[in-house]
Amino acid sequence: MTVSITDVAEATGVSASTVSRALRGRPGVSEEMRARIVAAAAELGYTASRSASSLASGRTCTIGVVVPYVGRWFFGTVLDAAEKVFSAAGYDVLLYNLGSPEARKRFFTKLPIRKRVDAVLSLLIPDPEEATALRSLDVPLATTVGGARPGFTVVGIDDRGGAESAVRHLVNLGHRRVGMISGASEPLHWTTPLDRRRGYLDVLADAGIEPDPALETDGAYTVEGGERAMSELLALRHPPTAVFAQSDEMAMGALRALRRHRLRVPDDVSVVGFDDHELSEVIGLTTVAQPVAAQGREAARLLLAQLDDPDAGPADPVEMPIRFILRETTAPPHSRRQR
Amino acid sequence: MTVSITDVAEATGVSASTVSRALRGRPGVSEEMRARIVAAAAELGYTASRSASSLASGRTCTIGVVVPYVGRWFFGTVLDAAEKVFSAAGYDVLLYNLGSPEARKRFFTKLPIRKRVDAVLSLLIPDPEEATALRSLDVPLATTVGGARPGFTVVGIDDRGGAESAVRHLVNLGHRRVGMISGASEPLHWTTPLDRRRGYLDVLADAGIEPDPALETDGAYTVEGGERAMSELLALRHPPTAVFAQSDEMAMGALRALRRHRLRVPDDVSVVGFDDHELSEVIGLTTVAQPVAAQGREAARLLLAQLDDPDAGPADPVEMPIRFILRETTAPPHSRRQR
DNA sequence: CTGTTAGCGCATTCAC
DNA sequence: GTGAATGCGCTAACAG
Repeated sequence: MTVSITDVAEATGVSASTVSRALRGRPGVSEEMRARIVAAAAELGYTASRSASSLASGRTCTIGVVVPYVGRWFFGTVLDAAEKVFSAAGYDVLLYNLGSPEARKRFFTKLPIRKRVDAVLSLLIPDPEEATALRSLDVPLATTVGGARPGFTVVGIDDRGGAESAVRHLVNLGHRRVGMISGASEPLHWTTPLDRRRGYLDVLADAGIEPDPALETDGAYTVEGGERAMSELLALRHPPTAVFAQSDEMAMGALRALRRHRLRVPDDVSVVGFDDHELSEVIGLTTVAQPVAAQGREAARLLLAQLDDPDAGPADPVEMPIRFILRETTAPPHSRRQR
Repeated sequence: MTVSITDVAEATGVSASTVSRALRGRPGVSEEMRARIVAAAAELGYTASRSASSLASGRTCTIGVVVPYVGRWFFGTVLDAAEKVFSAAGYDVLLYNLGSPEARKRFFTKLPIRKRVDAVLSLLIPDPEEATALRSLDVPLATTVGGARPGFTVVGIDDRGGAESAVRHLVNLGHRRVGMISGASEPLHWTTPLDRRRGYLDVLADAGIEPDPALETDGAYTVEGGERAMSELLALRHPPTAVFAQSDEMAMGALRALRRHRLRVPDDVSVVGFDDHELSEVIGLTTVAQPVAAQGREAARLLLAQLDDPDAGPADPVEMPIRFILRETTAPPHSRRQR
């Protein structure tokens, strides 16, 4: 049978309230008594029922984390870092993995998270209705991707500036036909693809290059998508000499497509990614690095701070540093002929 | 203010019990009444408090998932698949990410999961004491890695056979000095590294090759570890001509080390991995593929089945198929000279 | 410092 | 088919 607080109380010869106070470290218990109670609890293998204690106290000691795809490197890494902060602070993590539109819809209409969590960290940007639903939870909210949302603490990066540095690098090398592999078609409503696209267009405009819609393809933020997108670009009458992929995973897909087409990187085509995936260095991919784990940690930290100070609103937006990393997948156009 | 079951009852003019029955689809409520109640609940935005309902019913509708590193591809992928099965069945997922020995110890001593979940899926193999702790939870248990554990439903692969196929491939190519990069030093107590090592030794024995302890290095199952391990192997007086890495991530680290040492793959050194990481195809890594997501799905499915049939014990061990995939990182030794 | 008294919000007996 | 009691295990006021 499961051991409850009264068992510990009886074993120690005190009341349940004293046991409760003692075990939670609340004041008003003599150290001697506390020690006895702790010992008895340990011996009996007692653990407080979270259901009962949250029903009584109103606090769940649980944080909800909403993720589009746990399996993807970026989200897995953010989650890993955030979970460590939460669990170190004594919170449990309730995970919601909303990859499919159905799962996502089910979640936001039924909102199974209501009354279950003390705060929510969303790794996907909710659309306006979803944001409203989350706000109706009436708990602190934070997010690590994309633009500001009222009521949310947001920890992010300068996506536009990052994209600019990547594309400017290509333009400076002399490329005039610069393709882009983005993830615009995803049903995620995050601002990341849009911001990165804006950076891309900014640099082209600066350089006096007329943007060509045919050079923008959709890679759905996956390796396979990136491969497909690159193939489309190569099928063009005038294929690009350089490609900016909005994520390293899509860039890796692009590299695969190029290899299949027997094109050399960077001699025939240059490729730049974004994120600095843990395997990008292995591959030698030029990219824009962002501090992924740090974003998860920071968002978690801010959420906990909000939890400690109940009448604090969301924290000010935090922008984490990014940096361009030159590796081996970029070179001047047709550098092959210059040898 | 938060809306409770009595609010819905008052709004409909019935008792709380009827609301409870109606909303959970239990018999004993007229369809007409049920419709009215459902409508009222929707309008008020009512969601049952999980704390209260699990306190009253004893069921939590929550599954605990224990993972060593959510950020790693293998575990993220398993988790992703399992979560989808659980949430589709109406269960929430409580995530415990136990990468560090401290987190792990904290978890198993305090067992915060007690009374919080209806079942546990462990993606790490608990050592005997930890297994005992989990069994004391008295809920169905499953795992997707490594060897059988009494009381656990296990879904896995033939690690030994997989390692054999990888190493045999190298031996058949003519390699006699075959190194191995493993993860034996990890404090994970899983049987995977041991089983894969056994496969490695079996093949060497079959081929009449004396195993050389110096050829076995530790890569800690990470890219960086693999790189370090490969460097150690290259520093040997007689470096190996081929390397079997127990995971693709370590193999990728090895590839990086080789590149830094200006050695060519597979001309100078052959490399085989294990897992078929999503980026292995991009890199052209020869490896042993295992159905990662399928293992998560299957384990989740079996756990739910056990939940449906309370007096069913753990399911019989399931062994998922693996297959050797020949790509571009392996060749006969010194093939360079044969050109 | 400690014990007593009330709920927290729901599910589950029983009556009717 | 529905309502009234009862209790799940704990926390939080309040006494003492």
